[in-house]
This record gives sequence, C-alpha cells and structure tokens, in this order.
Amino acid sequence: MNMKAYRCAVEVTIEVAGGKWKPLIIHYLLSGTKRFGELQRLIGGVTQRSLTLQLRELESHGMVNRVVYAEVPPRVEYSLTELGRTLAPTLVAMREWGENYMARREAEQQ
Amino acid sequence: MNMKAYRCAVEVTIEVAGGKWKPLIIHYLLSGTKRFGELQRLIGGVTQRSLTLQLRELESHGMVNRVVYAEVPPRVEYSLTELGRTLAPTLVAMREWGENYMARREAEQQ
DNA sequence: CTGTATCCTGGGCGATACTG
DNA sequence: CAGTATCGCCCAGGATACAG
Repeated sequence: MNMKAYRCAVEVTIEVAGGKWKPLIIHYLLSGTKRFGELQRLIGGVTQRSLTLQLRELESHGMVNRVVYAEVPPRVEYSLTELGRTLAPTLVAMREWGENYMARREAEQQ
Repeated sequence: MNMKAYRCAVEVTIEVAGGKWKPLIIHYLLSGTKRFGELQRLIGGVTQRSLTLQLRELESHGMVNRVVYAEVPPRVEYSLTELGRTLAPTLVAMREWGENYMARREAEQQ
C-alpha cells in the first residue's frame, strides 16, 4: 500500500478521502466536532456499519480524531485532525462546483 | 436520477466526477486534448472497457467532447468542455493535497 | 448510543476475445 | 486504433441481529 507507485498525486487524495462517504464525512466535520449518530443523520442513507468502517479508515490515515467518553449512554465524538482540516479548500471547491453544476443543468432544461 | 434529493452538493460532484478513474481522466485532459490510447497509457492500469465506460459517462454529463476522425487507422480525440474545465481548481487542489500528504507521511516515518 | 458480527447481493471492474 | 461483447470474480456496502 505504501509502496504503490502513483502516476499522479490525485490518486492519493482519492484513496485517502475519496469514495462514496468519506468526502461527506469530512465535509460535515469541517463545521465542527460531531457525535456518531449526528453524523449518521446528517449524511443520511449510510448504515452504521459503513459509517464505522469509513471513520476507522479516516482515523488510520490521520484525518480524524476519535474520542470516547466513558459514560452511560456512551458518547463518541469525531473531529478533524489538523491534517484533515487541510482538505477544507478541496471540499468547499467540490461543494461549490456541485451547486454550480446543478444550477447550469436546471437553466438548460427550459 | 434527476429527482434524487441531495443533502449536500458534494454528492453531485462525486457522482459526476468521482470514482476511481474520472478524476484522473479529467486531470489529464486538463493539459490538453488526448487520444484514447494516450489516455490509457497516461492513466495506467485501466482497461479499455473501463476507460470507454467512464468516458461515455463524462460525455453524457457534458464534461467531455468526443471527436471521431474518419480515418484509417481510426483516431478519436477527447477534450474537456467548458463545463469540464471548471473542475480545474478542484482537481489541482486534489493533486496538491496528495503531494502534501505524501510529503508529510514520509517526514513522519523517520 | 455506539458500535460488532453475520450474511448476502449487486454491480463495478478486470480478463479475454473479437471487430470495423 | 478504438472500441464492443461476454464472462465471471470480488468485495463494498446494505440488512439485520446482537452487545457493551
């Protein structure tokens, strides 16, 4: 995995922050620390299993901090690391592009 | 597909320009028009089938122009539409982030 | 509430062969 | 050269049940 030769650094970004859920997770964490259930509600349509797996991957890549509070009921808070926060410009660019794209498509349909 | 309600415009960008190959295709097309085989060599590891499918999808979303020259041997050239070119900042941000990420990871390993 | 543990399915994708 | 046409594998991810 580490020895993989990349032709283009874009691939690295895709591996670390790409896929169906990771960009969304990061995007929502950009606005602050979130609990597990909060994230699940915000994202919508993601199963517990998938959200857990994606969060663990983000954690292992140093993108996300996971803090467990020894309480009942349990509380787990996720937040972006400094490294994770460096993705902000990219994610914002993606959101703005998506908004712009939708606007264009709507304008064309008439 | 069109009626799908998005919680966040980031999802739109992922659908139109996300996945394993599309960002790479767009990224390489940013530096100019490319022939099919050229793209395949640049990207590396993508099969004809997958490249074809991804290019068709990009075309259907208005991201890519496909021009067929009636020659023997055949020549097909792909280029970004104006809309496709609007992804440039995002793609560049992704590449730069990937480079930065690799540099950090290397620095940490010592 | 925040997870694991199983089971299962779709479809993304590669491998391969063939064609205009 | 730039594709189609098939086939088949794999595994991401959903559904569900259970646990600390």
